[in-house]
Amino acid sequence: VTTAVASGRRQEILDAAEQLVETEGIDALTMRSLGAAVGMRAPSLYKHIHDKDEVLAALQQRALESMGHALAGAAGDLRAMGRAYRAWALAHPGLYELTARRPLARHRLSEGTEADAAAPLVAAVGGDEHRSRALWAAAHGLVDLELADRYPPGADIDAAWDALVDAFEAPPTRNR
Amino acid sequence: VTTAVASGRRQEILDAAEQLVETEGIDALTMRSLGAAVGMRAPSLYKHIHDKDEVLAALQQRALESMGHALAGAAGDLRAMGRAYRAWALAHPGLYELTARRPLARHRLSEGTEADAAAPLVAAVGGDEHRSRALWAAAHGLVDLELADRYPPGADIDAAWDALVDAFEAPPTRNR
DNA sequence: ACCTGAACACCGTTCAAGT
DNA sequence: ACCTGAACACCGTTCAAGT
Repeated sequence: VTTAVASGRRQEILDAAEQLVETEGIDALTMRSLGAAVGMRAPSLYKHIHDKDEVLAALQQRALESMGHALAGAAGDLRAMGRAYRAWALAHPGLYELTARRPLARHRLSEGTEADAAAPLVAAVGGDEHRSRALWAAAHGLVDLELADRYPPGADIDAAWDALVDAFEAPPTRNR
Repeated sequence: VTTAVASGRRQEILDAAEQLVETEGIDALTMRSLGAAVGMRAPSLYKHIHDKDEVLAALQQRALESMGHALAGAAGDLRAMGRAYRAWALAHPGLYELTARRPLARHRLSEGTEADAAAPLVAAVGGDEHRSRALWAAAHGLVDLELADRYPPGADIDAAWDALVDAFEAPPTRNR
């Protein structure tokens, strides 16, 4: 569990793992393929990393940071943030799946990584924690269904995003 | 690909598969465990079903129907439908994951299964296809994040659902 | 017609052994 | 200190063989 002093070899392994997920998809990341990518056999990997879960957690960390930057670049404009979120996910489907569809290894993430990624969204909906959570979940749901190919053929996904942003741009009513 | 005449043994296998997913989770459904549950070895299963994907597709079909009924029972009231959706998912986490987090084997589903499940939702948002799609995705996202344990500890998930319903109960504005 | 054991090509991981 | 091959307990699936 020691994060170690960035042993060089360890970084190589994580870089190779990220590239495997990006180019071949999440299922292509096996200990044997990862070993081959860095020029060793699978058992040798365990001298540099604890287990496969640690590799996955490291990729989650990287992906959260990358996505956080993409969102921050669109800060303030809800529609632009929606587009940025969707664009990042479609550009990095493997990493998105890793980050959004697996249990977060929260104890392995650096402090604040999660909050940093969410901050621009919270600001954009006026600081309402619950509204921002609902919007975040909705964005996740739209992307998730798209990546899982769950929309009926011919569905107008752009229009669904517009409908979402429209719903959340209206002033927060409490008509309960 | 012939659906066959409900050979009895085939139903037994699907029933056992459903129970395995419900009680032990999705990873506990292996061809070997499934064989054991119906009293045969894994290879013998292939005399009754084509492959594991066919079993999963059959469970998706059953789950979609069950969830559709749950939603129909709350038809008309958006807040009640949200509660029904969430309640169904939390009561059947294994089946929910199967149905909502895996690519739909659409070609294996009975005609109309998907549309039937979605119909009450479309009606509840006044027939707007895009709004209903956004709301459906949002509900999925909220449940998905909850099941994946992705909310920060202590998050008020009820309040997030309320925020979602509030946003979609406001009249559809087009302030673009 | 139905079920079997043996086998194949995979997994993640452990461990004794080599350098 | 680092890497190896062999092995273990798993996967889904195929297939020849038994009844």
